[in-house]
Amino acid sequence: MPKPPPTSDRRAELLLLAAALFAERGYKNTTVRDIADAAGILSGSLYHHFDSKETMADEILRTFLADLFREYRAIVEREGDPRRAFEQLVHASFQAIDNNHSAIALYQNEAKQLRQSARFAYLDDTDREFREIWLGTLEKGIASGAFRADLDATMAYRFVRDTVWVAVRWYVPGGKLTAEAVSAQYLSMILEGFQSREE
Amino acid sequence: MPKPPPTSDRRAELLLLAAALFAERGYKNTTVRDIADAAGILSGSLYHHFDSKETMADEILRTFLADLFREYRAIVEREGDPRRAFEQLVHASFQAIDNNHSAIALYQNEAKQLRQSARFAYLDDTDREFREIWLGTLEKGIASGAFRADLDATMAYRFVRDTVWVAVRWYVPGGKLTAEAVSAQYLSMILEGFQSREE
Amino acid sequence: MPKPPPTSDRRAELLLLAAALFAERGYKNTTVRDIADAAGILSGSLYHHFDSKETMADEILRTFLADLFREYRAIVEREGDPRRAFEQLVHASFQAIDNNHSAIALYQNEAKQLRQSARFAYLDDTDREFREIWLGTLEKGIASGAFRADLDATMAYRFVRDTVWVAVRWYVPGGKLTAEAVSAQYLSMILEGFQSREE
Amino acid sequence: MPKPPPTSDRRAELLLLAAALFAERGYKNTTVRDIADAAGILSGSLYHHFDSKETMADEILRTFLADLFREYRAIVEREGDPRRAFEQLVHASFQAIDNNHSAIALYQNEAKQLRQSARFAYLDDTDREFREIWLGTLEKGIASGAFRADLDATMAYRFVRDTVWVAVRWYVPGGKLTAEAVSAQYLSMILEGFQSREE
DNA sequence: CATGAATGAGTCTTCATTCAT
DNA sequence: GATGAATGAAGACTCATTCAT
Repeated sequence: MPKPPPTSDRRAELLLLAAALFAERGYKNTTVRDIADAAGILSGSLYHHFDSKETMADEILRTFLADLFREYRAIVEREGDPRRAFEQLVHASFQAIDNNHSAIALYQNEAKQLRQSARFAYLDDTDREFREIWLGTLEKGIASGAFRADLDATMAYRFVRDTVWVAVRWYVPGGKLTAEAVSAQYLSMILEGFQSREE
Repeated sequence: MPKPPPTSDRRAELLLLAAALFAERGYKNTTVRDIADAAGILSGSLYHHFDSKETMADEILRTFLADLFREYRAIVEREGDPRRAFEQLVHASFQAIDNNHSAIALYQNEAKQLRQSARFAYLDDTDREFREIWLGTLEKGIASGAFRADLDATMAYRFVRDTVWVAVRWYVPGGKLTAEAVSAQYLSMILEGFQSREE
Repeated sequence: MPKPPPTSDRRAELLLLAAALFAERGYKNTTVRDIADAAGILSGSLYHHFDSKETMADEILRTFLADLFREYRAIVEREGDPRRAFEQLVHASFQAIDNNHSAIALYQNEAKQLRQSARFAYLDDTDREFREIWLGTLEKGIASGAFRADLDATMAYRFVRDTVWVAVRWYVPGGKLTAEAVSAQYLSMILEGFQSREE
Repeated sequence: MPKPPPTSDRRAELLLLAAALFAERGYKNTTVRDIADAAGILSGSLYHHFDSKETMADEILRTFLADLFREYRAIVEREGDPRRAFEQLVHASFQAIDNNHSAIALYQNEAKQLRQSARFAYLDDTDREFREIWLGTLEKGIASGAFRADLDATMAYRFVRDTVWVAVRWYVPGGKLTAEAVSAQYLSMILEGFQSREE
């Protein structure tokens, strides 16, 4: 009989279950007991690992955001060309949807409510940095001539942000459509538009 | 002393309050007492008008959806040109965000959970018709040459759908930005793309 | 268009409806609104006729009990022969089940609970008189040699009381079995017993 | 310091309390808090053991009915002589009133209402088997000449059924009158009748 | 680490009753 | 007499959390 895995693994395992449930049913609709049931333990036992339901959500979000921003920052630091930076941001985002599906769904669906609690105030910072990265890239692209000069950068930022992240609602990790493919399609639509070029 | 409004107005009034709260705090996070408080009555008194919290959400959604589809259908029936139909659909959608902000927020944020209950099964039909209208218009546009031949219609449909509706999260009815203006900007971005035309 | 009937008739009408519902669903399970619905009015409107739900039950019971005891007293006063008095009491009781079915059901099923409220304290007097009448008749019958000398009068009293009144649970007024017929059968069983006479 | 009883005992303990209250005050009149108070815990804590008030009633009834029918079946299978079978059925019934007083009171008083809910539909089966056992025994007794040939078996069945069970209303377990004694008295009355034998 | 029992605050809902119109 | 809106008290049930074992 193999020994149970060390503590920290168990935590991660539980967080994965929790994230999946939060994503699927919503944070409020997921009870601590749901999570415990999924883990095959009693609800009270969860409190040996986490001191509250909020803590679980917190940890899920922090982990995901740390990962995402590490990537984002690497991209904008490494990539001088705004158009290519943009493409890589989009790509990294869809990759994240693929890898951290539950966490992103949680973020998308619950951030607004969670943010109201002091504990999640850091989500405001997150938004700010998020905005800086994307908006900065778009503005550089406009300045460099890569993007249309008449583009309203703020509006474009919202547009892209929403478009990319909302995909978490329909994208199925491990499904037929790879993150790669979706990313390419999105870029093509966003960059070139729907309209056929009348030459 | 102004006369109190007739009966049915009271219902509508309460639904408006409920919708605003559902939109702001989420369905689950809004208590029946929150709604009653907002209306200045006791929570039990709400049950004089509605037989459950669910009924309120139901009525809010049905009313909004009926309105929206009336418009959508009128557009696709009236407008032969797919490009113009598309523009009008986008326009009507932003107009709806302006007029029915709370209901749309409720729909966007809670439909997934509500749909699980038999009572809201009709949301599946709604989705189907929604898809038919938008996808049909996009496909006609591709066929007519208005839209790029290499456009993946299904993907484009998702793209537009998400893009348009998610705007409910940041659009402020009665704010500086009119629905008209946002609609125009969106169309410009979607149709022409971000990329500057290299002529 | 005929005028609506005068007040007191309306009261009686409402009491009939209430009694039927109390009997069918139980007192606690019948809401004031159920009664109002049955009468085709709103629940608040009932309070023009009765000042409480309790009042309705009270009135139903009092009316029935007054009727019943009027008959009971007449029988024991009129009829000298205990055996014939007994038969007439049984008969009158089944007749009452036929005529006041709802009221008796209410009495049978709810008296125990209602009695706890001071308002229904008179039910204790009722029981006492009830007991005197039946037990008296049985004892006279034993003394006169009409009933078995070794009969435990108290036990016999309980036996008859229960036997007769519980019939309200299955007796259907206006059904195939008349009160007359049931009464005769009961008497035959009670008086002669199940056992075949081994002569 | 005595150890607290094992788990399943706690359930049984709570059911006993609940049954007593249901029997005493009626199902509807007994609040979940009443039960919890009687157990010295908070009302919400009851839900650790039972998932609803209905479940408690259900479990109480099922347990009692299973016990009773086990006995009934044993009697009719074992005892060939209808007269003796009849006596034993009566005896077992009064014994049950002694042992399961609360459950029987609950059954007597609330079955009619509970039966309306699908959850308690099995009570119809119970009634059917109940009827088969008693009616069968009576009919065999009539055929064998043990009971009067002119006895209306169906009516006699109702008569006995009601007579026996209604005793739950006045029989006090542990009182002066033993189940044994009551049973004997009842049998004497039912079998021989009130009437003195005119030899 | 986990169990099982319990807490306590809160949620939706019910319902008898009141009252201005 | 009746309506329609509301009250207020209570009821069943939920759930995050605690804690002795």
